[in-house]
Formats: sequence, C-alpha cells, structure tokens
Amino acid sequence: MGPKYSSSRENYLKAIFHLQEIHGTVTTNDVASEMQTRPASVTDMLKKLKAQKLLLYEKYKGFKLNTEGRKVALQIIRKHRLWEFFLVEKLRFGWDEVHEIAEELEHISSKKLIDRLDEFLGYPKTDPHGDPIPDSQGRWTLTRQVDLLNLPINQIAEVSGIGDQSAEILELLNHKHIALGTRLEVKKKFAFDNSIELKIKNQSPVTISEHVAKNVFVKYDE
Amino acid sequence: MGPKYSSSRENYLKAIFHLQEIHGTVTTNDVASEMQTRPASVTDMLKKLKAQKLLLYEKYKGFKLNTEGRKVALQIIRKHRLWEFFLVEKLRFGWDEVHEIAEELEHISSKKLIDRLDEFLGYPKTDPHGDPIPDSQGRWTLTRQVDLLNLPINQIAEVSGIGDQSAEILELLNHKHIALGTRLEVKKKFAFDNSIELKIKNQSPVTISEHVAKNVFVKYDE
DNA sequence: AATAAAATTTAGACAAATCTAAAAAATAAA
DNA sequence: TTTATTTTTTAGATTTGTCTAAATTTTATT
Ligand SMILES: [Mn+2]
Ligand SMILES: [Mn+2]
Ligand SMILES: [Mn+2]
Ligand SMILES: [Mn+2]
Repeated sequence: MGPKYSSSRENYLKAIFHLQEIHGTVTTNDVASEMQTRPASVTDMLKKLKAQKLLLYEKYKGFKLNTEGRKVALQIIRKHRLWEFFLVEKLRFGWDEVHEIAEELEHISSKKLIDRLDEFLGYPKTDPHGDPIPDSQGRWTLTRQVDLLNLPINQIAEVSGIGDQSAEILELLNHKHIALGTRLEVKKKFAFDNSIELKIKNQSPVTISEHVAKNVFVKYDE
Repeated sequence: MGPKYSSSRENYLKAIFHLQEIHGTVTTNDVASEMQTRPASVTDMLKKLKAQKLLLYEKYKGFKLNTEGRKVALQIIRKHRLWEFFLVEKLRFGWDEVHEIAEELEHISSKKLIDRLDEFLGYPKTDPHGDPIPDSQGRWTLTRQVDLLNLPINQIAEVSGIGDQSAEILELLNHKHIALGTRLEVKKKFAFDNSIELKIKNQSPVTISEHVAKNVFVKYDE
C-alpha cells in the first residue's frame, strides 16, 4: 500500500495547520502565498480536502482543519522535524540546509520507519530550529519562550527557537554564532532602531536588528 | 530545485536497467510485467524517456538505456541499496521488510544527502540482500558467486546474495536461519527432486528445494 | 447606500501518468 | 507462404494537480 495522501495534499495540510495556529482560521490567500501557488489552486484543493473529510470549509467563509486533518498534519510535522534532527545530528548537516530535504523526506509513508527513526535518535523533543517534535500520538510538550526583544537586560537565557526559518536568517545567525542552545544575554537596547546588543560568553558583543530579534526565541529561569 | 526526473520515470529506468542486465535488450511486455502496469503505459513512457535522451528506442524494435540513462539508473540503485542498508543496520529492520520502504526513499533527490549517508554508513559495498552498492560515480566491485546448486559438496561458503527477492523467499530463508553472511556447506544433493541438505555450524541440517537453492548465491575460496 | 477594491471561486485549459479498446506490426504455426 | 497468435503501438478517456482569465462575493471607501 502506497501513501494515504499525495505529497501535495500533505503539504497543504501542513501549511493550513501552521497558519491556523497563528490566526485560528485561515484564508485562501494566506495559503496561496505560504505555498507559492495561486489562489485558484488553493480553492481546488480545499474542495478535495473537504471531500476527504479533513477540512471544515464553506465557500467564501474561511476554513480550518477538523480533528482528523489536524491529526494527519501533526504526523507530517513529526516526520519533518525528526528527519531534520537526523540530518543535523547524524549526517552533520547545518541547521540552515536541512529544511528542503526534510520537505521531501516527510512524505515517506512508513509509520514503522518513523517510529524506529524516533527510537534511533533517542526520542528528541525539539528539532534543530527549536520547534517541538510531536510524539506518535501527535502530542508535544509546550515550552514557554520569549523573543529577544522581550528578554530583560542582563538576563542570561538559552536560544530555544527561531520564528522565520528562511535560509537567509539562518545564514545570518550562523555567522554570528547564534545557534539553538546558545546561552546569551542582552546588554543594550537602542531605542533609535530597536536594535539590540548581545553578549555570548567568550565572544565580543554582536548587534542584531529588530527584525532578527523578533525571530529569535529564548527560554530562561526567572 | 526539485527532482530532475519524476518517481515514475525513475522506476522505469531502474526496471529497464535490471532487465537489460539479464537480456541485453528489453521488451515492452517485460517491463509491463516487472512493473505491474499495462504495455500501453510502457509505450507511453518509452516515448518520454526517448525524448529526454535516456533511452535508445525504435518502435517495434526493442530498446535499452543509453549511457546517460544507465548513469541515472545506477544512482537510483545506489540510493535504494544504501537506504536498505541503513534500515537494516541502523534501524534494526529485517532484510525482508526493507524493500518497499527503500522503493520510496530512493526518490529523495538530494545528492549531498546520499553521499553523507554513504559516509555515515561506512561506505558499505553490498546491501542487505548481497547486491553491490554503486559508488557515487556509478561503479561497483564485481564479486564472483555461484548458486547453491553449483556449490561443491562439503565446501564451506558464505551467503553473498539472493536472486529472487520476494518477501516469500526471504521469509523462508529467515525461518531457516539463512542470512547474508551465513557460513554453510552442502552435505547432500538428492537427484530425485534436486533438493539439497545444508549444514550451518551449531545447527541441525536443513533441507531446501531446488527452487530455493537456485536463488541463494554464495562465495568461497577455492 | 452606492461604488470601488480586494478576495474568492468558477470555467476552461493543460501536462503527467495511467487505463481500455482497437489497430498495426512482428512472430509462430499450419 | 498463408494464416493465426502474440506483441506492440495508437486513439481516446480519466485522474490529479496546476494555471489564467473571468465571474462572483465580500469588504472597504467614499
Ligand atoms: Mn513537503
Ligand atoms: Mn524545523
Ligand atoms: Mn521506487
Ligand atoms: Mn536490495
């Protein structure tokens, strides 16, 4: 037996899942721009997903995944993030080069494969970008985190996630030696442009823009 | 950039490659039965592969891969066999359950991924079924091997490959504790039905049919 | 409330991969 | 060497996923 849903359908489910995490409900244009496709193509797919009973959808009224749709989406996200972890931890890829490959690997259908992979990797809780990895029941552990703009001055914290995950921001962070797990503190906040000066142990201070700061999440003990 | 050729095209290339290894040239019906599809579908694909300059084909005259087609086929075979090795050696799958999964994994496009995987696995020379793994230039090392029907009596030899790789024969061999690398010798050959009695160290003798014996390959020092 | 703009859906088309049924070509049998 | 059988190809459909252009609906602005 082949895969239950096509790669394309799976990509739509994943995109809708991510968008509805933010806005609760999702629009056609959102999905189109997220997936680099045309609104008409999205509408076509919405009908198919509704027919498959994965989506709550009334035309012109927005839409969201139903329970089954969320379940399927979470399994794809699980696969995506486990494969990313594998690529970084076992095959020595950089965290900024794994997304595209995982975008393909996430569509491999074997459930046994992914559970064995999970075991082989030691049941990791987060992927190389700090995002949580759902378990085989689709549950994940929530971690409270704050972005760098909101980290109090002189509070030491650990990088736990990245918002925007474009190759561009990852390249920038790589260059500044900011990675998942990096311990750092904010030394100065400049009101002029909201840029921030950071200090990482044993390194000279680095400055990042507001745009970057908003996309770096950290956790810290109070 | 996505994959250069569709999964379907890659499956055809691989099937044609295997068939032409045996017969030199390949027929439409051969491919159709190998791939569980219809002759008409094969003809359709042949035209596409010819248009892509991967295949030498004149209608009604048989066909075979050209240099480029062979090159592409060998890279897919390389991926298939490396993934099979990974599944058995790292994820503890049985050798009789990896083929289907590798059938999907072989279509992941990243060249860097497969080269890193090769390195991670320690550059294995053969897959779990004893078949050679091409290197990244498409070369493999030939090993002379003989099937069990032709193994001299009392000559100790090591299982190095399986011909038919159906789940059925693999299940049978599994049950009789015959695996890749097993050292064994032929104790008796029965002329009546060409069945064979084998001895594996520390085990009681087992009997296999001519049909099975023809599909188990071994190597041995003379 | 009427009009303009934006968002969404529909209509109709296309490419890829497959199929069935029928036609054409090659091969085997009489 | 005719005739019959098998193999292969073509013709025409179908399914999935995509697109453009046009129509429809919703939302925002005067
Ligand atoms: Mn994907
Ligand atoms: Mn990730
Ligand atoms: Mn395959
Ligand atoms: Mn194999």
